[in-house]
Amino acid sequence: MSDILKLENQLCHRFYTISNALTRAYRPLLNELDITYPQYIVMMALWEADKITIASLLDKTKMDGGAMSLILKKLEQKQYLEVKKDEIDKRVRRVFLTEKAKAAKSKAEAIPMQMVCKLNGLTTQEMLELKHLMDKLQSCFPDE
Amino acid sequence: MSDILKLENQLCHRFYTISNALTRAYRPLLNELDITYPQYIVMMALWEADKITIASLLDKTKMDGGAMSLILKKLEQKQYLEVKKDEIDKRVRRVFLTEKAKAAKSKAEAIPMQMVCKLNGLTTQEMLELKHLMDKLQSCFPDE
DNA sequence: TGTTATTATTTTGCATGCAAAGTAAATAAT
DNA sequence: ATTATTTACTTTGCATGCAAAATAATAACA
Repeated sequence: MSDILKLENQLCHRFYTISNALTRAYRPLLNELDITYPQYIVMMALWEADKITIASLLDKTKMDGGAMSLILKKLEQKQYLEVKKDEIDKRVRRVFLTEKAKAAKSKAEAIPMQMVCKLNGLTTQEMLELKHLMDKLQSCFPDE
Repeated sequence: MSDILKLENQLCHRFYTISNALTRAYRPLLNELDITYPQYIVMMALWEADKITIASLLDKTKMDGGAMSLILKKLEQKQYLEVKKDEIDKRVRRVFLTEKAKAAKSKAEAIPMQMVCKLNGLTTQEMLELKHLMDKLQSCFPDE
């Protein structure tokens, strides 16, 4: 009779559900840029810090290394970036934004506001509180 | 110079990061049952309501229909359930838990507490507040 | 009744996410 | 200097997540 396993009592199922819903919600907004949500995460990391190493990109985005390899290839095909070997340490590869990517940044800057509009059930205060709690939750995980 | 696109300002990137971290954190806990996190979600839904239709299962879990088809096959292979055509409406299929699945429920009941222990950076109050805010956020999405 | 529309579910093709294995290059150790 | 180890990535195999197309069966309608 216990409710321990009920889905509505699981914090984790909420994360599962909302995270997937957000990815779906981004799709139409990212359509113009012709990229997926994970690809958008990589672009945001690069707009913030160009010419960084893949290791650094993995650290910023907290993405999977294997997935990153594929995503970088896709974004390279789409002419958003180039990956070049580091001259000093040839194990290291660095990611460089193209002019197309730099130009796309201004278009991308409209996206966060459009997303916030979709989430208009929450007040600004609640958004901040949510971010705060999630940062606290994030610190529960070792891989950080 | 705007910070609009910075990753640390994105609510969505937090969801992405934490949701993935949670799935990873579940793995060792689900190891004994030999199921993945999405499969665990399906099992939770079924422990709550056995013999339900696939449509109802999709509604409860908010999972993708295509993914559900595969997951049900996997769980059937693992002898956790059976899927049978509804006698009245032959389009409908219903999912039935096996004895093995019913027996596994008591093992599974230990899992939520183990997960809460991993998330000990948050107080019970903060957990509740987080759930509350996430329910409010969930209601922002049409597909509900 | 025959035809069309709708419903329930599966299949398909592409894009990750994850763990583990594999590779190449730089470091450390002997 | 040579071998062993570590580091930075990529590749591989499996399990989803997503949208769109395909199926099958029931319901609606002319």
